[in-house]
Amino acid sequence: MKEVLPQFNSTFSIDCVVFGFDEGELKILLIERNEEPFKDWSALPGNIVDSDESLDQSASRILKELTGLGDIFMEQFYTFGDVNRHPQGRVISIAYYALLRLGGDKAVKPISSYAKKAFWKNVNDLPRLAFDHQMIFEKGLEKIKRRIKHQPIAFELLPEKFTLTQLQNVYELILGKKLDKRNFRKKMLSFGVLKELDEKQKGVSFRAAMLYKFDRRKYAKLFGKEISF
Amino acid sequence: MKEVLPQFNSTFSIDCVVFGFDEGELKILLIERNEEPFKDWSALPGNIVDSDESLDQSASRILKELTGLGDIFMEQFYTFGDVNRHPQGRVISIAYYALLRLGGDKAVKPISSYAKKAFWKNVNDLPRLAFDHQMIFEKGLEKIKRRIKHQPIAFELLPEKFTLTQLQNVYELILGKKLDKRNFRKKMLSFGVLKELDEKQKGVSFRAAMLYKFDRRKYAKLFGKEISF
DNA sequence: ATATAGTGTGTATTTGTTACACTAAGTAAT
DNA sequence: ATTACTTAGTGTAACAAATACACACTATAT
Repeated sequence: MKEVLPQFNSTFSIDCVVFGFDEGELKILLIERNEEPFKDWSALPGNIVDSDESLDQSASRILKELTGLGDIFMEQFYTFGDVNRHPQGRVISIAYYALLRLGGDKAVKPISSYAKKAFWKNVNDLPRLAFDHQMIFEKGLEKIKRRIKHQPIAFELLPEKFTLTQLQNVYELILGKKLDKRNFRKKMLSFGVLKELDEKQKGVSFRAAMLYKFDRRKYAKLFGKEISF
Repeated sequence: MKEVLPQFNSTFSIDCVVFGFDEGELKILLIERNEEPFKDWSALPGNIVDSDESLDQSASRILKELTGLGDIFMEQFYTFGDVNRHPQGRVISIAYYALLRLGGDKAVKPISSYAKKAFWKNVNDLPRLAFDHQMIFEKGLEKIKRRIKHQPIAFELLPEKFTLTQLQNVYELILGKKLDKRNFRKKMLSFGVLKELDEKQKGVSFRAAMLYKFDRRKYAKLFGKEISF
């Protein structure tokens, strides 16, 4: 404990809305809190920002601690700062969303002291969340809905090789509506950022679909030309 | 001074990118600092968030102190939190942009202690700015560029009654490119959110243009249907 | 009356969006 | 081998939106 200027009596935390695509469902990562306030409640993963890390670094760290994964697509989307959002003092929260490739079965770790466990939950079936985390989640979902219409972030949720149908599913889940298969393919392929591989889906009990890869190089060139659905 | 938890050794401020449209130019509001650090430098208007105000309230207060105006269109757009962005400690900054109607000659007040004066400056001719304010400005400009393409925020920069040419000018300045007059009008009018008045421009030495008003009621109905330029 | 400066209007072309239904390929069961 | 099943993959016509483009009108000043 040390003396500080009175105006320094405040702190800031990061909260993450981590989206994952699993078994045809759009899910987010939640933790069960092991500390007061809101002990035993579900909450978004988050933590206090350390004094020697930037906001982006802090967000990466939190996700790394929770999933063991680095190099994850993350973006800051809003800062929540209502006076009473935290019962123990003035804590504002800088919110990030992240898109995670599941599937390679990167196990989510039960972590550090403040959380008992971490788990995935369908976005349409969330429990009551601690603090103002419901609001943070909603704003995060709204943001990626908007984002996916203009930039191809959907790839971040899929494994490296994917089928067009899988990609379409991701779009449909995020946008919350059905898309026409032919129109979707026509448009998606017309952007020229997908590379068709010489490889087909395996282990399915029906006609196997072609696999595609996202071509980051071509995308980088095309950046600025916006995409819309 | 009182004792606080060690992690509370940090604070947060608001910085505002305040856009104004004046004499055919797009300008932002700057202050000249009267305090260390960066004494005598130009900077974006900003201040420490009080312990009993939300972020939005704080942003409004700062603008009110500076301009005497309330009810200004403002929106939070990003939070800047690099470790060393403030030389005297860990200070993150929540950035807002604001759009201001000039013209009724709402004088900008030289204000409180931390600023010697406030002044407008063309966005294409900015001085060197304190802290990371150049970056904040750039991100703010980028945001309103994106925003204006989808929602009709341009009205916020104009007086209540305006001509279509004035509106087009605002779009051109923000987007940084010329637009076709006929196409602009066609599109703008097709949204149905402009009301033509029975009134013409006065005091010009050429054919006077019709005046229009923005119809907030109709706009509210239409919200969700996005606009694009 | 004339020069000037900005207002206001229409159409054709191209581009993008939507709606819509069948055949092809592979697997599994018999 | 045949059949049933399930998903993959494909084209076109109708419609809507975006773009490119040029001239006559009106108010004022001299």
